[in-house]
Amino acid sequence: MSGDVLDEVFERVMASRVFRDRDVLSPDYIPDRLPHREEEIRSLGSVLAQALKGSRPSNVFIYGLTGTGKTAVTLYVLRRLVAKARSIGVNVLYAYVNTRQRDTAYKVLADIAASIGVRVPFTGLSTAEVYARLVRGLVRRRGVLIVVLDEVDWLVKRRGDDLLYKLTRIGYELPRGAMQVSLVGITNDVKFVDMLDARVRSSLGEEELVFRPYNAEQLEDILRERAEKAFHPGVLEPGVIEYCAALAARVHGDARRALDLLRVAGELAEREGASSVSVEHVKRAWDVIERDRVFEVIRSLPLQARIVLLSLVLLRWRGVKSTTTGELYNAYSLVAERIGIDPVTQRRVSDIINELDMLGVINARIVSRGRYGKTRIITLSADPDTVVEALSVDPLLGRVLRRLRGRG
DNA sequence: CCTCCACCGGAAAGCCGGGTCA
DNA sequence: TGACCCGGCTTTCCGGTGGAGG
Repeated sequence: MSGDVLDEVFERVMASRVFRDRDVLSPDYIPDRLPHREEEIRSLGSVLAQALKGSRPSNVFIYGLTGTGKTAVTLYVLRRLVAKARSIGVNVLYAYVNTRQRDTAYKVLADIAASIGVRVPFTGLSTAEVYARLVRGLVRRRGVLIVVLDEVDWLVKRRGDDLLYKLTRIGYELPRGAMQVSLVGITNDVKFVDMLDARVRSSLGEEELVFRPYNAEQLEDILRERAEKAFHPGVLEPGVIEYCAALAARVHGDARRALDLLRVAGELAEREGASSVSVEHVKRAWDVIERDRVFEVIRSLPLQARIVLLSLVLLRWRGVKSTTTGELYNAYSLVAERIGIDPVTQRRVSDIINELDMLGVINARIVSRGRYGKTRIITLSADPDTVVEALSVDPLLGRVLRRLRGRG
């Protein structure tokens, strides 16, 4: 019976000789200690501590590449701050908004409103109305609200800095005694400041913090500390932590990547009933993660972007390993025509190429070839077989790929 | 040193399917 | 119900631009 099969699976997982507490390795887990970020914790803490005295802390701007602990440090400090405030009877709240996921002014404002208990509908209101409701909510409350805008560069790139501007001066719209608002902006784009209006820049950057990437040794410390809680003793074979750290250090010291690697490696080991995690598991984990990422990226791609990507694959099958915007556009037009879909303009494809590049599935770099114009040189950066597989999830594109596989 | 190619990328605006509000 | 608003995707228009070749 299938019940027996499941029982067996359940037993195996429960009796896991690998994980003691897998969640410790999840990206959302905020540990009680953040190794090699003591300095950052102190800096951020000393700025935000103003809130404990009931006054508005300076706005803070935090830079640093992905996986350098920006979000973890911020949430860590805020949770401690809120707890402290509660214990001394001061009202301090925070709103955490990741503007990559919540990438419109409307959603951001709705989230901030929700953090002080003001509910707004998903859609339908004007942004101005949401803002007005937020302001009314703040007027009715006291204390300090700290608004964290994570990956704020996404919002500004797509929507401009209007919202940021409004938020930096929300205080001027509030009467004395209303809840005060501080902003913490987090970005991994170093050139981001250039995109900001001078007024926003100076206001948001009252305080600035830079998070340096971890080096391999520091990553090892982080991994070791987490591994101790996450795994049973002696489960990790020698060299596993070092290997994870080295791989992640190669991509600019990304701790999240390192932790993912370790977690997935553990999962692989567990699933096959192994009693220890080996370097081999880590290697396979790397491939699994990359594969999942490509699938996820392609799954959420609009149709035209998928056709552009498919065209790039087709060119590759013909032996063309790198193309230009113009060539790719021609190939794309033919493909679209052939499957009965109106092609979009080259201007649009140009944006799609940029999007695919940012998502890390292709590589597009602008070059000037003098007499022969300025264009992008485009190559597929993800594994071609994985891309084909992921594109084939769509029946229409799958048919095209099967029909053309292997020939020019 | 200048030209001029093959694009780049900003700005504005339109369309569409989804939603709210009174 | 109709007026209004949203985000996502797209078009139209157009002012740049790095550098090989003249």
